[in-house]
Amino acid sequence: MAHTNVPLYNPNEIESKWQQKWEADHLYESNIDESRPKHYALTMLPYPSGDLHIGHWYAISPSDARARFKRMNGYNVLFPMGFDAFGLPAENAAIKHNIHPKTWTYANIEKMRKQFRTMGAMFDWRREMVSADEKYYRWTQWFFLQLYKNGLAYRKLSPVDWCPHCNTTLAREQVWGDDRHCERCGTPVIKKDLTQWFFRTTKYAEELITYDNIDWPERVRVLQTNWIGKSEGALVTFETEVGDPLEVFTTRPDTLWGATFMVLAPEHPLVQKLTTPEQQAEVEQYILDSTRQTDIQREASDKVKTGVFTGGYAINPVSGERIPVWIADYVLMTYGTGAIMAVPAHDQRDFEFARAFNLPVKVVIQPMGVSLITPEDMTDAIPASGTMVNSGGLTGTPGDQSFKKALEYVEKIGAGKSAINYRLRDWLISRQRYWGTPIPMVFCQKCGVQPLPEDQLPITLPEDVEWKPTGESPLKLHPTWRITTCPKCGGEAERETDTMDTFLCSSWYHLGYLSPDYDKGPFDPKEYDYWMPVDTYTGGIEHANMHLIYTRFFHKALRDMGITEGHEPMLQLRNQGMVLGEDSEKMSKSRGNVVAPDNLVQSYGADTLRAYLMFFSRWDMGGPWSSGGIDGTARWLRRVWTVALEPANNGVPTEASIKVLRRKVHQTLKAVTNDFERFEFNTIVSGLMELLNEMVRLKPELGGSPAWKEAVELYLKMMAPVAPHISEELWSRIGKPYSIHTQLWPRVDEAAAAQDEITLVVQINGKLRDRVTVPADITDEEAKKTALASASVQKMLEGKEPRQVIYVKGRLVNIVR
RNA sequence: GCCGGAGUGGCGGAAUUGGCAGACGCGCACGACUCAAAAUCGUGUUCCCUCGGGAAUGUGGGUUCAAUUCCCACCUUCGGCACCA
Repeated sequence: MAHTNVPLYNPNEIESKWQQKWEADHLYESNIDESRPKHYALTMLPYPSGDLHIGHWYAISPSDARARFKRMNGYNVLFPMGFDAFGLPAENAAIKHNIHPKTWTYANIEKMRKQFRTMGAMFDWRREMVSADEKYYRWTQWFFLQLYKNGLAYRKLSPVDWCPHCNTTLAREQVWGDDRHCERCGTPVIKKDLTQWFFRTTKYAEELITYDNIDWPERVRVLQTNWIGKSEGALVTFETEVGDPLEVFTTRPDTLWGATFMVLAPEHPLVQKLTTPEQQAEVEQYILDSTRQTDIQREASDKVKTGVFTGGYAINPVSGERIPVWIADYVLMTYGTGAIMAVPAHDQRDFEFARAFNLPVKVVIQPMGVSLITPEDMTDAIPASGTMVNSGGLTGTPGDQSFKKALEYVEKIGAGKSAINYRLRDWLISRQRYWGTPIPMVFCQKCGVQPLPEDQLPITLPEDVEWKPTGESPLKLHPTWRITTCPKCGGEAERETDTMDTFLCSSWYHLGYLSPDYDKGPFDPKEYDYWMPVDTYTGGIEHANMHLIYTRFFHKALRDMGITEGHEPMLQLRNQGMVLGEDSEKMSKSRGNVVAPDNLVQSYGADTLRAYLMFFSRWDMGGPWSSGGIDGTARWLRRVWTVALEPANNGVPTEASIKVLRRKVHQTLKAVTNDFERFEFNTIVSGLMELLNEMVRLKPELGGSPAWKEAVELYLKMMAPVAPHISEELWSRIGKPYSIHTQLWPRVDEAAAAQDEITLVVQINGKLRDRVTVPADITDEEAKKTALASASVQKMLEGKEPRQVIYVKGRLVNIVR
């Protein structure tokens, strides 16, 4: 292809030119417009680390492409961007470089705004929100007060997870992995007894595992459901000889007859009372030992069972047997009631404990097809599925009814009731850090804990603090800030010096974008009514059990307070994967495999980078970066440039070629439209590449025809969401009115896309033998006849009659020999 | 241990409902252009082959006229949960 007459494609020049023009023309500002359907496209906001990395581009530019696609389809699209600006790295920078967290954060934001502009995304920057702005965190504090007033925020003393490196407590969700490490810094956490603020997420446990009317990936729903961990069972009460009843949670009330002892967590409140004087010393020693252990030691499942007899006894409510009460650290105070009934015959843990301490084992479930086993012969617990045995009046109850029958019986005798337990804990939101939203509460000697009145918000974070790496929050060491007056009695009071988990900021930022400058409430109700809920939310899967649970909780809590409407904040969720280094490892500075988008924009242009990120993998999968791969995408855009601008030959178009071109164009349009709807970005680009190949083949003949012009116009429109700059430039160069991004998405010409001739695949016994071209409207009979007439079929059949001939309309004929 | 995802050429990946496996791109080979190289353009590119074909989507079975797709068992790998009663 000669291109002497074609100007050079200079991405840097045209990209900055259009970015400036779009901004000057307010092209991407989103305002309420009742005449158009709205589409709220949201992508998870970044932390202002100071550098927009390739992962940000991977997450955001395809989301932008889809938002642009929606816009071209007639939607009034809101696609905002902001910064999750509170958090620990700012404080670390302060300590390390002696720079104020605020200075550091806002300088980073400024840099990232500039980097963002090179992406050519359709952000409406007027709606930008920064969570560390006073005008924003004022409302984060306001939400805290609403939760407090509605009993959803409370303070309690409990053993909590503490990260010794970050010097703060963490929520249960922020402790990860086998070694129970801090989600941010990887340091193993320790337990501390502290009084902290919690949000009552557990109140919404049941609702959080229902996903009605939302289109969220199965994967996320499974992760959340597992995290919340619902168990259905019963609460059963055992009377004790000291008078206080012991309540246990069990998922197997049908094994109650086999409960031969009980085990309490060492921290259980009834331990002292149950312990007999003879056992006192041993019990106390055990409690001391187990509290000294870390969670990791204590919760290691391969650990040999330890425990101590309290000397106390309880009565099995169904068998009337007198059973001993033990304490052991394999029972956790944090789940259920902190006490269990032990059924050693059918629970492996209880079995191991019984064997270790010579406690009785009683089989009460007889599995099908297994001969009766005596407890003495058992080496492991036996499966608890089968017919009930040794269970008084319920003996003989089949396995599929045992749960129900046993529960009914327990309820009848007044020993228990059905109950549901969740693994989910309340959200611990206190952080012993400076750079976060201050909690708007005070402590008064006289009146206790008091919320500050709403008209005193925001409680401003003081800036004149001293940086000492003491592990204490600078707020605690501030000479004056913590001293205030009690809103109730007017006497001297002290402020809460802990700040809020930054996940609070991100629990409502989708509302913050609606009206960042509104000051009569957290958001302008008019904007809320028009834009909410979020139609499409995109971001990383790693937030499944953190942000995505918190924000759903927040929304439901606000709904119950009458602040928001509907049951879910985000209707559709899609997750992108992760871009890895060329070595297939996670990108990190220490590995030296980091790909810097700024350099790529410099050498290839934003359009190429955007297109490559969409092309190289399935978006939800991610994968390793390839420096050679991006060259292919760069080549594609240069080829589009040349094909669109190179003068046409004086070819003589034939009807047949016009038909071929228009068919390919409209088939591609159909496929690309579909792929955009389904977030299948890689096949959007490959489909466009394929169409381009066809256009290159046909250009010598069709270059000057109306069909060619249509092809180029539709091509640019289809490409516009993916590569917004080059398509705008070419659109203008072929003499079309500004802007391509306000054009409507083209309609598929179904007649043009239709095949009038099809290639039928001819198979013998499922193996490809021939292809025949036939009219698309061929009858079944004709199709079979044509296939059978094929020379290779005749040869293979050797004159014999086929046993069966199967015709799949428009696709193939399979001849069974 | 439990739950979920993935496994397709040298590489990234494609394949609406079970219906032509390998689209598109990278890489590679050859050719054109060039003094030459780069760029660009063209042709080829799953493997084996006796050039008729044969084999192939992690492995082994099954269902079916037909399986990357559905079913069963297993292997590898990634993620989550885990003494949760």
